[in-house]
Amino acid sequence: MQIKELASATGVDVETIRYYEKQGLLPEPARRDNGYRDYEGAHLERLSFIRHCRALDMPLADVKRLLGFVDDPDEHCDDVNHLVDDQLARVRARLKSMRALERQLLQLRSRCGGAADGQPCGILHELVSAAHGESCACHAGAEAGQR
Amino acid sequence: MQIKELASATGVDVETIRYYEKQGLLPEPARRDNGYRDYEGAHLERLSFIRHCRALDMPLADVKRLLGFVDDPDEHCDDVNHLVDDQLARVRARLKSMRALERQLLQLRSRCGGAADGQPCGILHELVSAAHGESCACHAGAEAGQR
DNA sequence: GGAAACCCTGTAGTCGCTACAGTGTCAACA
DNA sequence: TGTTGACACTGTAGCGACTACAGGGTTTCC
Repeated sequence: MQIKELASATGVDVETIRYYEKQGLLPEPARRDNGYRDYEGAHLERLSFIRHCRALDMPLADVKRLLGFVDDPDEHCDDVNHLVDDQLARVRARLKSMRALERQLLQLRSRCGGAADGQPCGILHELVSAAHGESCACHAGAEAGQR
Repeated sequence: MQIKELASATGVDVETIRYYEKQGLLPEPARRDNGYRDYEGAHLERLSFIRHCRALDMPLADVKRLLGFVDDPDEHCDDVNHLVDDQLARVRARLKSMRALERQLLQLRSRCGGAADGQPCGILHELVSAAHGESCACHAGAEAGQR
């Protein structure tokens, strides 16, 4: 299987496949006489596995560890659970801060009076006020937990 | 005002302040004889403005545009609204995909049977199954919209 | 024989910082 | 006066996970 076929079979970009190989996530395939990579079923499986983990937004380092667990037939339930729990915690933390962000943006958005009354844009006014240290509608009380 | 003072007044890292200057978000301050940067009130305001926008997770390019609107006294309500709306849309899209992610991770997490019955870890099994193209619990139906 | 589509390697760019390395300056204290 | 420590400066490299080239070779099809 050429790299393009693997790419379209998995939905992973050709450049990304080579990148995964360079990062040690995907084993180096055999090469044809012309130097082209020649993939087999195992590569497709492994790449699907990676893609699946990435769809869960796991960092590549974690995916690499998981792959190690897959290769090694020992028991690793605790490790795997821990890894998934960590990921869940990360996702939840980001969810929380994104919800706060949404609220803040909505409040900011509502500040625009349309400038029909000759006043400057309420949104800019709000942001400038905030810069003056005045309390602002969008950040009243709640701080968005940033990354 | 030295850079350290500006940093502690705004809560922005010293290196980040220099970075903003290099990126053209913060105007170059006057220099003392020894070459040290010498900031004034206007810099503090502008930096607070930037920080506020960043707390709303706006990309620096957008912050730069907003600063342009602030400097220019013309009417820009539509542009500003558009910018904020875009940001809101981005945040909402990510919220949606993160919620899906949370669901998927929870389902995956529930697959672990503890391996007490001699079976391999259910989580790994699930991920490997997915790699085989079988339907998986965690991704049944729903695709997480990735960035 | 020529064009299009594929393949290769290697490097640089993305974003928003962050962390150095290597050097200079200043204030306080012994 | 010497020394320590905190601050300042510039410039470059690193992070993560790709993405986009540049500059070349190969294969396939008309």
